[in-house]
Amino acid sequence: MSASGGATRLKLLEGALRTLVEQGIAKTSARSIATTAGVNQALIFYHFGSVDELLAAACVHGAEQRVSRYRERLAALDSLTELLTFARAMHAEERAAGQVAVLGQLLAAGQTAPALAAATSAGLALWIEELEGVLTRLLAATPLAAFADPAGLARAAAASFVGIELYEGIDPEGAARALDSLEQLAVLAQALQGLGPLSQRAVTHRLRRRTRG
Amino acid sequence: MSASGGATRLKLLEGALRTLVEQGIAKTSARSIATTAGVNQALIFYHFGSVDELLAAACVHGAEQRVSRYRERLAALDSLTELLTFARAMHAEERAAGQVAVLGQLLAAGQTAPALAAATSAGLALWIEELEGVLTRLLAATPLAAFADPAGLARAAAASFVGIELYEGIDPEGAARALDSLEQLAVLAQALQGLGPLSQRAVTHRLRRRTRG
DNA sequence: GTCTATACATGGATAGAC
DNA sequence: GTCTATCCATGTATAGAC
Repeated sequence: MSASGGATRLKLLEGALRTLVEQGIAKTSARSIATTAGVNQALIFYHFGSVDELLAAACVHGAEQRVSRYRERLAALDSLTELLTFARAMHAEERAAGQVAVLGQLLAAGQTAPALAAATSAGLALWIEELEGVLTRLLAATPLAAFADPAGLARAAAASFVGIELYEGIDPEGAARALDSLEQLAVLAQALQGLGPLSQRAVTHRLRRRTRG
Repeated sequence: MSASGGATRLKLLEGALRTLVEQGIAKTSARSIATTAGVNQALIFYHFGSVDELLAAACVHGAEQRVSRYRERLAALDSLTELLTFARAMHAEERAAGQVAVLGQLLAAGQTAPALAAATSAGLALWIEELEGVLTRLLAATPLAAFADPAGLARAAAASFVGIELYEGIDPEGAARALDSLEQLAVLAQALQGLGPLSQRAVTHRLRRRTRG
């Protein structure tokens, strides 16, 4: 890959992401991407073979870029409460950058395009992996540790995150209200962590019994 | 609207939904819808003016159909635990019917098409409205009643539901794991409801303090 | 209300010159 | 590796006959 070739590839990857954000999957085409990227349309097929393959590569490229951005900050978190506060800040950043929107567009497209499905799954997996690590660490300090599945929760959270982001695109006020309500629920986690030993044991006991039932 | 005219309109509405499910928004066009519906392509423009207007009408039409299907069953629920169990059953039914997939496709398309955004918001609102009513009723019996916002939670749940459904389309195993983990969290609600009065009061007290902080 | 035919735009993809 | 030119499929939308 020559220097200029690498540059064009990169322009196309970034152009594909920007086009998905600005015009949506429905209007993302070889021509629209090429225009956004400022390169010749035929180069998409030279470098990536097809539009879908470019989108697939762009998805993973974008996810890598964004996830690495948060790695350090996630490692510094000390409680579920902090994680929830951080999630809202991250949401705002990702909304501005448009990366979650990209996942939403590709998630929709992937429903009926296997090649895109695989790439989107890989992109989302990068987020999930990161989140799973943090959840494993933070849940250990709560009564939830006994029965919660960090891997499952990380997947649920990531998918929900994308869903809420898509919702925000069509109803910003509703999405804000949704996020507020989740933040309020955070006090539940806080309360569980802050309970006196006796009450906490009662809760834990109760939780244990229920999981066996 | 004549009888046959109404019949064609209906064929187009149902055809639009089926096309969205089977081919995704990217391959949903006047021609593909007309083929699915078994009617002439030009009739889309006669009855709805444009493809997007047909999609908008179909979204609301589909949501009305599906939501009314659950109204009675939702009214019969007696606890948050039951609601969560029911949610999983509903998820399976909607996945089979493809209605949540439709919302996902239109949610993605709506990000950059204001007319579709409005219709999708209206369709989703039907689900939210129903859910909000149930949540308001069921949360009243828990310590969460003091600070939880049913309207916000209903919005968060609906959006998350769509997100997880989209995720299921690209990673069925991951989605199953996500849903399992949420079901396990349901024991938390169960535990809160089943706590003895003393412990429950401790939790409630704790929660109250946190919301004021 | 429905059909055929058609105009015209956009999109995927390739050939071949440079 | 990049550009121009082009082929052909698909898509939106309309006109006009029935």
